[in-house]
Amino acid sequence: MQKPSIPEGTRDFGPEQVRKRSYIFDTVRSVFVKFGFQPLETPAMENLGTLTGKYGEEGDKLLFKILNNGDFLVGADPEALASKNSTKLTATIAKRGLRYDLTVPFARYVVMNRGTLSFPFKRYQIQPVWRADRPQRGRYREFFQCDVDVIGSDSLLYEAELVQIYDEAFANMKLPVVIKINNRKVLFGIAEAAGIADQFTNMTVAIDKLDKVGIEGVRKELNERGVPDTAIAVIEKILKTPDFQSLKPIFANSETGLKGLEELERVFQLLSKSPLRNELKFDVTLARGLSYYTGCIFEVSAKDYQMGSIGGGGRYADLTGVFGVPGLSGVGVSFGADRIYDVLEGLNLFPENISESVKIMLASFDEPAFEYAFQCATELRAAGVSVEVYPEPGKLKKQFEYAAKRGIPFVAIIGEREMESKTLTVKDQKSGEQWSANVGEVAKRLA
RNA sequence: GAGGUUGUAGCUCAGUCGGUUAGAGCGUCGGUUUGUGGUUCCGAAGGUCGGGGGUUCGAGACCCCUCAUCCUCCCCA
Repeated sequence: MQKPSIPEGTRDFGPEQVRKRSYIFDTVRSVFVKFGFQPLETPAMENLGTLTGKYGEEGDKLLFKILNNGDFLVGADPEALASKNSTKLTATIAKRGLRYDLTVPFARYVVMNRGTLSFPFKRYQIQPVWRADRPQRGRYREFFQCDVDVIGSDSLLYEAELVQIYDEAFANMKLPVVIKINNRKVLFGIAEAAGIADQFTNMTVAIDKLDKVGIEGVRKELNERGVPDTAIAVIEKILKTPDFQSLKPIFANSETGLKGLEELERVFQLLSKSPLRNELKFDVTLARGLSYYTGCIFEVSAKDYQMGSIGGGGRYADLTGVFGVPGLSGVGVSFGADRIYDVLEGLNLFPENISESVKIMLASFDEPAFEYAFQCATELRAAGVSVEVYPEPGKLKKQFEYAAKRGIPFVAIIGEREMESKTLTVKDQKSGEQWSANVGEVAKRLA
């Protein structure tokens, strides 16, 4: 016999969990719809070429590849096979992979359908993604993302609206969050001001860790990554500036840096007259790993709960360019549904009635009563009541226990008396109150 | 990719220095004499101690390998 198991980093979702997850999906979806976004779904697998090279070196390593069907070794590169060069070999034995996020498949879709879409094209997408990461707290190998993106406009209106979407969705879930915003152009401006434009990526990964390792740690990391001391001094000074306005003089010689500041200013200005319920904060250390971001970038974290970011996103000026259609600027954000789930669970923020599935259960004493119950159930359902019949007549104790365990709020008892009077005896499981009525009235009272 | 943690009943875990027939709580099932559950009482079922190898008169415990798990780093949602 074999002990059943599921792959590392994956989970089953029981009835309760699916219901809670749907609550998150429904909440964000209704906000997306309110802002005019349309639904889209794409396949779980993409051609590997679509995925590789979009997420940076680290991202490529975390792609799940799908082994070719049939005799895959026939097409394998013999040299790579002999020399055990996995990277090279993979390219010849796997031509498909599981999607790593929803943004890149979206860009692929837009390019393939550009003739029929009207721009700006706004879509939302709620689907699982897969990453071959090492699982740990708040990190899974299969997890759901809820993405909203708009492509085909570089208007900063959308940056502002995405902030509002984050704000409203989390407010609706009663989850206090901090929305952090930065701009990749600002980060580039820092690199230019420090005279290390060629070490841009090294710099961003180092300063991204500021809140984790402190200024000392950042200094050390920059040093290890070969950034000269003079440049480190400039970076440190910038990290200490309180707001983005005061970066202006420092960026005097960085056209890109100034452009980034201008963009941030515009977003804040648009939002200035529409109050947010959550905190929006400029954070110069926010970097974001995905290499396709070019403008504003966002990240959301829960205020009262220890968890990595529960959402992130940003502006990508030319993601469709790699698919042969340049000049389509896009911006979007993602909600990490599984982490949001963990946070809501940890803070006990799921609504209470979420586990209620069926309104009433019919219990019966004997075979005639059971058959009568079956008829009553049909009538109740016709009246729009969700109802369940206990599968066999008999002892009430058993039937009541089942109803209690399932969290069914009402139980109707059916025996000779009820059949004679053509009524149901209904018990409110919470209060213990009991009343009798005919089927029509019962349906009315439960509605 | 690197480091560590933990694997004993369906679940959460005890199990002393290596010593007889491996325990508890919760859950499950049955009963408490047949029209009322979430409370009490009684009873029962349920274990290849993750798997394989080794040391020993003797291994759940010690050693090696392996698989799984959770956590940390890297990176990320």
